[in-house]
Amino acid sequence: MPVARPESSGARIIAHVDMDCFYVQVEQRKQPQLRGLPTAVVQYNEWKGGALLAVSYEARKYGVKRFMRGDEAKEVFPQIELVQVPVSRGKADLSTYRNAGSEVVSVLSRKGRCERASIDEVYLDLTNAAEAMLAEIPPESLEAVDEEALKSHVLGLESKDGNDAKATVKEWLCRGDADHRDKLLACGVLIVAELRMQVLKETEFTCSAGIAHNKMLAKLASGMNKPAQQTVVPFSSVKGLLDSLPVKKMKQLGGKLGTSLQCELGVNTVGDLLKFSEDKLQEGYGVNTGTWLWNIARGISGEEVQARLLPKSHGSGKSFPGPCALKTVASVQHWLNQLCEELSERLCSDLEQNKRIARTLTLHASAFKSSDSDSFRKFPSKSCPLRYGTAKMQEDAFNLFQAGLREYLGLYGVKTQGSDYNGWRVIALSVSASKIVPILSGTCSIMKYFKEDTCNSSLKQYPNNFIQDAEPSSPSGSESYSKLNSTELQHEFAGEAACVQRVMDGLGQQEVKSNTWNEQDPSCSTEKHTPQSFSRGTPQLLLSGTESHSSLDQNMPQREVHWEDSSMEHIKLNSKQHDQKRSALKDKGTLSSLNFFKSRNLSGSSREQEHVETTQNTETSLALELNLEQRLQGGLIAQTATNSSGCSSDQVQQRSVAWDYKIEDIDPSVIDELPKEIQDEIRAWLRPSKRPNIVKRGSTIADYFSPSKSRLR
DNA sequence: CTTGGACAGGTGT
DNA sequence: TACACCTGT
Repeated sequence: MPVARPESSGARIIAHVDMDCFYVQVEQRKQPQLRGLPTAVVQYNEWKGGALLAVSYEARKYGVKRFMRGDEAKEVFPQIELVQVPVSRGKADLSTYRNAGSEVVSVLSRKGRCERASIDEVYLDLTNAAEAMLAEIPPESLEAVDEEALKSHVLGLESKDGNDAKATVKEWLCRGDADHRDKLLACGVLIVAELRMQVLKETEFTCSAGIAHNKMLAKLASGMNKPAQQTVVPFSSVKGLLDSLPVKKMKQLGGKLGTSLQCELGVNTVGDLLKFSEDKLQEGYGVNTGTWLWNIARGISGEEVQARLLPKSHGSGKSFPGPCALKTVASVQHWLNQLCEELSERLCSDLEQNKRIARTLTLHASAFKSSDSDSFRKFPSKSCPLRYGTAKMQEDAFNLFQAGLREYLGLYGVKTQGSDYNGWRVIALSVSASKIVPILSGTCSIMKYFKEDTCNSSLKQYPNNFIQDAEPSSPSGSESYSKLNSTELQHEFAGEAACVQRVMDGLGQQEVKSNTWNEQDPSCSTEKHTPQSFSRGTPQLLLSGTESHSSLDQNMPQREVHWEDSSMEHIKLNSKQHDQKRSALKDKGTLSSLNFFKSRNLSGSSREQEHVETTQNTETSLALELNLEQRLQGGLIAQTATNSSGCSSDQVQQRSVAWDYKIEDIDPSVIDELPKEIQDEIRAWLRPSKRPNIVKRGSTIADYFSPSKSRLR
């Protein structure tokens, strides 16, 4: 439920930037011959041509809509270009879009506080920049205004007869007698126009934007004129806007809450909400939501732009609709392994690029009983402490699944034995990693040590010297049988950490972890599937790790590991591209979005696909390092949590307190495995009286991108 | 918009 | 905290 936040005192300038049909643009950049053509991005195309995820504006003109199937789109407009979402490990892989989103963020975060709201949306708090501009070079002092800014839409501003729209906008932007808030908005308009041009130059993506005094209004405005345009909401036009705005269009009211307003209160537009007192709304919807509703009816929303450039969690999931539903343990385990592989890879990238680790692994699943269409669909989600290393994640995910399964089936009194789930079908699986925290600064030296020592391969291969005992029998076999609930997993984790050698063993296992499985048809084109195609192989339920190494492993697609898209690299990359394009475009003056590509073509420059190969950590070294890191931080954070009696302001203090108490929780054997200089460093941390290196890192990404800090000692 | 899927974020308990 | 549920693209 939404919660009301108090509106801050002074006027803020907030922008919402929304990429235009983002996936399409990413694919068009990759294949420039698609530019300007009616294009859509589909994922999976075996069944009815796949689902459309994004549709170019050219294609929308011909009636192609999101949520159509590929076949449907072809019927509506046969010439449409359909591009498929990349697939790895048999599932959609959105990483190219995530990375492209990071490129955009790296540009947009330059002028103010920046919040990455989704893969293709960003909020900016430009209050300071706007105030600075107003103080130094107020719009009224300008003789020429940026072309892109002149194309802005000003809500509530009618174009005067005989005057073209740009002249009217210019007059509004440069009014000397405007309200102070409108003057700040005018500055916001200029800043956002420039940022959008910068995004275009550096990423080749167009975007639309809304500029207003709060997030809610900015978000509303960004969608009003697309693509490649921006809309500003002057304070004076807020009431007019909301009066006629259907409640369902408002963020947070698109679902059940909005329906309830319509049905229970007869509210059709946001303006209709004005008729209800705050008390009345609180009566119906609770204190928080009631106040929130009362506020938004008046265009009030105090929600701050959070300084966050990175996601708070990572997830990997897949659904198995209709005939694709999973029936066997082996198939569930196979797909969990795939999902964990992807998740593990993304976590490793996050660690290297952003120096963060995730602390919680969560498994979600959905299931139904084939004989009963009305049966439960929800499977309890389960979580446990996250252990780095693909094999460990796979093991833990499977144990979580089994824990959930047991609870789930227990409610039905169903015995869990035999080769399948007694008529139950798994229709969705996902694993996610959350509670992502920055690693301690001192660990950078450890990172550096392992990087220098072991990171000589960009392929994910395990150096022989680290795989000392890759025996096939695994702790996930009979041992895991007894670890069926997350509580036990936690105890195992917190109490008796594995030694370094064991980490290595664990990593070795992932090569033999994959089981015999079936139902692996990634295309889900299973209308033709015969029942026996699902019933080959009958692994024992709850015995996960003991099957012999399946020869199918060799038939699996090669893992594609694209490392070139780190945010950090993009910052370097972008500045390089920026320079190149600056020179390519120099003397052309300000370019509007519409002219941009034309100008580029005229200048003959085409985007070079620049790939930055970065030296990568092997997973082995990461796991070793994280084993240490987690054992250090594990005790630390647990203690911090129990100690935090109300005051959470000074984490540094809390951490040092935590150290005092939890030193004994750190397994000394880990430290002994490390080289002498690292040992010394860690022991220095362990002496709170000296504790020279316990420094809380800043929480913004800028801190991690700072070379002096990320490479320190 | 009912019949998507793969995410991500948030709140309530 | 763990988990259910809601909302968005």
